[in-house]
Amino acid sequence: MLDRTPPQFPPFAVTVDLVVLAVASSTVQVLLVRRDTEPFAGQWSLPGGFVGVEQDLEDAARSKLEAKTGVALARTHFEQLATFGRPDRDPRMRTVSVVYLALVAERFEPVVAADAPPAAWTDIASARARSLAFDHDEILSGGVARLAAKLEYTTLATALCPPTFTIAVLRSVYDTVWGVELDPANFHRKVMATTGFVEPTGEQIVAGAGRPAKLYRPGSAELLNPPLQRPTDE
Amino acid sequence: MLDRTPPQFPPFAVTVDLVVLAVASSTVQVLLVRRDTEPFAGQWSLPGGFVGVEQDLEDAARSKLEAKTGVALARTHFEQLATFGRPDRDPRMRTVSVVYLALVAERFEPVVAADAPPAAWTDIASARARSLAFDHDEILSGGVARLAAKLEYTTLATALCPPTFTIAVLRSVYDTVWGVELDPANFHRKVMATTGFVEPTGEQIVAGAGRPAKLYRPGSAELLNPPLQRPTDE
DNA sequence: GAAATAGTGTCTTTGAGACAATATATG
DNA sequence: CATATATTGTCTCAAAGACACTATTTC
Repeated sequence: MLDRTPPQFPPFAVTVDLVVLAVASSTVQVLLVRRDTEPFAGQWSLPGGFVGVEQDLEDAARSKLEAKTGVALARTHFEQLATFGRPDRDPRMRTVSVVYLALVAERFEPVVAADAPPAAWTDIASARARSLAFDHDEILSGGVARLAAKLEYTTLATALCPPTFTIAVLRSVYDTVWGVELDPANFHRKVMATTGFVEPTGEQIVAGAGRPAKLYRPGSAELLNPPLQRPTDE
Repeated sequence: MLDRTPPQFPPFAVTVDLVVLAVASSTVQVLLVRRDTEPFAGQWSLPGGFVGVEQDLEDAARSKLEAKTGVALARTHFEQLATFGRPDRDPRMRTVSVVYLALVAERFEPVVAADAPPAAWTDIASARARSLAFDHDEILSGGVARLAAKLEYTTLATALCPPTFTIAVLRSVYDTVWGVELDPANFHRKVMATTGFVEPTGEQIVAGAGRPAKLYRPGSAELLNPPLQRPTDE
């Protein structure tokens, strides 16, 4: 019975797309690639591509990121964001895109292979101003919203920091993603009170002006309990 | 340029599967169907099926639920849960399943069409005891976890209550999903303090023993601010 | 009246937020 | 010393949780 003819089913194309986010210069930055083929040739889009027949979805997403950008993914947070499959989202064929959210510590320089389309970091305000290919504007918004929400109750902000960082750097991640200015004193105390959020390296930063700050690395905790409250903007 | 031949891509089967949850008899219940064809014939699985070529994903999920169970979906909460696509998850072919979470107010009696496989409500403990077809055990766990998490910061618990309900009924949803016993007094105050969580109907319940409780219907708010804290079990 | 459930009052503790004060660097 | 940033102290307010108490019904 097992080797009988499979039932009829409509064939779909399945792709993975990536929302790769970093924080730099007080902006949230997203990695975009310029399309060199139709549809949407010349427009910017999220990196992605077709999934192989024997390829796992997350593996596919990871390898797209590596292939298109040459980045080492050691310190990259990866999670599934959502799946987009409106029948008209790709004019060529029926396509379902499984989207992954990746958070990287630093803006690595995208390695542009000779035959690959150019990739570039763009702050999200500019990314929204250009309109992206397919339904990628909507996908990008979803990715940024997910990040903002998760900063409240997870330690993910450390994934957007260099391997070692000061509390001020960690705070700047929150300030940038949330578009607020958290109180440095209260933020410091809150982070210190949450066991496993960060752990001290014993080092200090080489400092410009002001008292030098201690350096920390990410702790073992993944969830913040109690969460870090996002200020309500009224 | 737009009408040129589409590039080669591996054909996938795309399905939608449903985690349909209700609360009854102090248990979380899930709607399961018994498979009558291979693979996994005779085992229980989540309801679902193939997506049509021109069908939107969520539309497909809704119509599967209607077709398989004959339920009116007016008061049903629907949201995308996650997508599962391990290459070996379906022995017949490469299949990607987009899973939706549905929350229903009451256990409607599943309408079993003459040619349709039988469907039945099962409490999640029993569902986990039987092992479900495909990777549906894992999917079910994900759905229940999503529900438990969302009760904290959304008003979704009202979607699991009848059209009008008492505060005690609403509390029993929290108690059941979280596996705790919240303090009736504090819960009452908390719900009342959150504008838009519930609104009074002016009616009272016909009561068994004890002081009759006021009846409420769901309010307009979707988010709880501040959230309802889930007790930490230490 | 006894029992049961609904709903209110009150006290304690925890944590968020405002902001003053102290610490340690540079120029 | 002036300035800048880091870090700590202190006070106030909001909300969670424990639990005593009151309200309104059935038996």
